[in-house]
Amino acid sequence: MPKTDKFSHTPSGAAFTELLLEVFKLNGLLLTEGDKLTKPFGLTSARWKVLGAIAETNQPLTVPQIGRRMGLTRQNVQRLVDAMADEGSVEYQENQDHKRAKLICITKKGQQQLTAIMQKQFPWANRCAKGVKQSDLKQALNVLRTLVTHLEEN
Amino acid sequence: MPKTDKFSHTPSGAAFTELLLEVFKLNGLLLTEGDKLTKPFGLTSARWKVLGAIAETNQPLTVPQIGRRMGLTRQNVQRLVDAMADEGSVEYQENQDHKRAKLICITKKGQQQLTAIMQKQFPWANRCAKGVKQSDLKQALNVLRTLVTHLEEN
DNA sequence: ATTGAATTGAAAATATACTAACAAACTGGT
DNA sequence: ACCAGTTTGTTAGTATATTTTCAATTCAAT
Repeated sequence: MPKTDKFSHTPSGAAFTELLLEVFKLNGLLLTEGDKLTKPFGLTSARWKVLGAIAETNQPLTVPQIGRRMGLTRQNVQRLVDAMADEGSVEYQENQDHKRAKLICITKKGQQQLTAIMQKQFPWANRCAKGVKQSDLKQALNVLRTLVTHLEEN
Repeated sequence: MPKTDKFSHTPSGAAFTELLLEVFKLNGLLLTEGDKLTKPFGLTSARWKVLGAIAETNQPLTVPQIGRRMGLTRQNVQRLVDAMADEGSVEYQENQDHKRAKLICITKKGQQQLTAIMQKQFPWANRCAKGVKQSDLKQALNVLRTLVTHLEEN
């Protein structure tokens, strides 16, 4: 049982720190790839994430709800949603439960964009995952989820 | 042996895609934590990374070298380094091997900032890593490194 | 030596994302 | 019904990061 040393890294603390640096790098690479993937359809990684969050839930969401699902601030999501509404990918819908917090829906155009992107994302994701064992990917996913949960609680 | 399906996710492709989303979330949380950690010393996550890259190598680096190590563009690193030079955390040093590409050194002030931050980062990292088995952290690290390598090659 | 390719610095435009602050709307307890 | 606390919309300011473009420098091959 490793102690929580205040003056140096425990072995786990060192591994965690190395993991951080790799998360930063991977994040940058994934955003760049996502931008390339979505650009032909007039979207970006960030806007794709908004469509994905709504589509995954299969029902309209408020701006703060989207933010919480993606781990982003509501202010940032609001900016993205406003731009996407201007471009016709999403639209606002009155919310009977809350006068201010309108619901965000995907338009037909947004659905078409999302579908087209998925057609490119499928083979890309399958290619990326190819050299790695599925069980390893799932375990890495579990580790990251645990860390996210811990950090969200703090 | 899973095929590389072009029309849907393979099980590995699906796991990879889930992993992506978690990387995005974790990246955001880590940057926020890093900002809090470094703020008392007049730094940010991004600037801390610059100091870390130079300190880790134990020798002055050029701006593009720092960028390559961190997975950032040289233009972005240049902006950070210029600001940090103004603030006295780093300084430029003539490079005999290249008239334009000056070397970036950590100043005494930068070194003090880095040391002070480490003193806070140690217990924080140890605390974050506590609930996770060291072997799991290392395996997750390996998976992420593999993915980064694949994506860097593309 | 010379030339073509790659690297670097510099500047600008754009996108992403956070914090802070304030008012409007909602929620729950009394 | 009322009040305090929370959530949401909005705006503003700042930091991070990429792409693009052009000129200066370096490198490598001939």
